[in-house]
Amino acid sequence: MPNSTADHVNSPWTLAIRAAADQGRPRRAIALYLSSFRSGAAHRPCPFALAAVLKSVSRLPVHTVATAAASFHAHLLRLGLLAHPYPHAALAHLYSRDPVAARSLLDETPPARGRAPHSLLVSRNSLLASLLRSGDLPAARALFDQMPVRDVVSWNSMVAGLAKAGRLDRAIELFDQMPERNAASWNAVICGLIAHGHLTRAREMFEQMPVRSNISWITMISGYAKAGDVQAAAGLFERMENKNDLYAWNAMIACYAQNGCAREAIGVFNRMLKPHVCVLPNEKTFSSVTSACSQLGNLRFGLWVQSFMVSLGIELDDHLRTALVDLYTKSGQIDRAFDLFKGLSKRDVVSYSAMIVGCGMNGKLNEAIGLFNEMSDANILPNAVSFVGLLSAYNHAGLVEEARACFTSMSSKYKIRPSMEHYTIMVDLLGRSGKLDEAFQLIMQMPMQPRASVWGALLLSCRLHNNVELGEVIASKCFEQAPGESGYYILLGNIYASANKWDKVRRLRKTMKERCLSKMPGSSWVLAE
DNA sequence: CTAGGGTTAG
Repeated sequence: MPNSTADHVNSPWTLAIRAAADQGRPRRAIALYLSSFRSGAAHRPCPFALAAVLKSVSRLPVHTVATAAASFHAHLLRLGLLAHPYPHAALAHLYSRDPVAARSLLDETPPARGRAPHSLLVSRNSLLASLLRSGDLPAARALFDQMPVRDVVSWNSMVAGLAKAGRLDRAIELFDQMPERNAASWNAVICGLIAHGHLTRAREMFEQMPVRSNISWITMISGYAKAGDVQAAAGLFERMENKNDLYAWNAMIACYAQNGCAREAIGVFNRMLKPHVCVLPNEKTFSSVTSACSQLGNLRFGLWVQSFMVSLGIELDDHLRTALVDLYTKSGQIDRAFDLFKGLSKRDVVSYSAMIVGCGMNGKLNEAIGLFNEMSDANILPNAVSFVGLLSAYNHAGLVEEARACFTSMSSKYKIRPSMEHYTIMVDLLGRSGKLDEAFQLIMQMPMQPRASVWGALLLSCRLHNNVELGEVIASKCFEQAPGESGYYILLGNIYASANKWDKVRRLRKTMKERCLSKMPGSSWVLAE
């Protein structure tokens, strides 16, 4: 091993340590450094190797990071290498979760004689980012103003921080003052504009910027995705020349999956796997794809996706687990869903709601209530989806009183406005238990225009309880809302048939023929006749 | 050679 002071930068130890760090093997990088140090191979350890080691420390499990950071901090001090810009920056990055720690590191590293004013620039940029992440804009601004040297990264961080905090005017003002701009500068403003609902202005800047990076495209695509503008997102995606970017595919697949275009989501997924594209999916891709399978109820494809996932060695993170919980509960495999749910590293309102909805769908009332209470005990507030699950559990069990109480407390206690879905469940439950008038009243009280399916739930109840008069009224509402849907005609026909009103059945069939509606194969129409 | 701008679940 060479141990002359000039060679140690490119010594085999340094190369091995940096290689391990680059390959994402943090424990190996750290172990290699420790053995190089103990063996005395490097009388003066290489600062670049130390920077790589500190970077590796940041990839260790969170609880071990603080202790490791402190001991390497002391180690650097002892070696007289703390003020070296590279290990210093790596250490600053390690401390950047905690702005106080990052600040004290910089305070204890005073500007030494002969050191260039920019030598700790990267560390200061880290502290700046840390302050901005913690939301301390005044402190960030103060640091920015007193920095001896600022580069484009400092400016970008400041602009991004202001923009994300909604200080768009200040962000743009600063953006205009920048001595030099790169794609990230534009992206920072665009991202802020999108976050605060100025999608059109964001698009204008996007079209105006001189050079767009992939991040620019992806930021715009996901902006349109969140606004529900699938067309605009797809248009941009097709315009992208460099589609060799997993983030772009993930953004487009998520866009479709989140906006109810499950088939298109799977189409894009298939496209990214084609040999001429061949971008390997990750756990984020699979979260969206699993959600799409679940929306389609396509369990066969879902299972294929899962085996593909296993063959790629994809780890199940909490998002992916939650998507799988949803898929499995929809296919009635509630036990597998529960196993996945139990394996979550952290339960939140989304995962709880997925499991509660799954229990509701599968008639597991006690489990649904248990999960709801457990969630409350954990101080996680329920949301609209949690109540969809709970209400459908009560619906399944036919418990009218409990459902009514639940429906009421949703708005009074939890301040959640009932959606169409909640109303549909209540109408279905009230109707099935013979409270047809109450169900009708509830629909009339709805603050939104009832969809055909809400009336349809009540029409089904009219069929169950052979109520011709109300059935006719409800059916006309269904025809109004969904003129092309023959199912409601068939349902009304069944109501007439069960009351032996055959002339009305005949007239209805004639109307259907006139309106070019055919009866569905396998309907009970034939039996009724 | 670091630091800043991007993708996931009900």
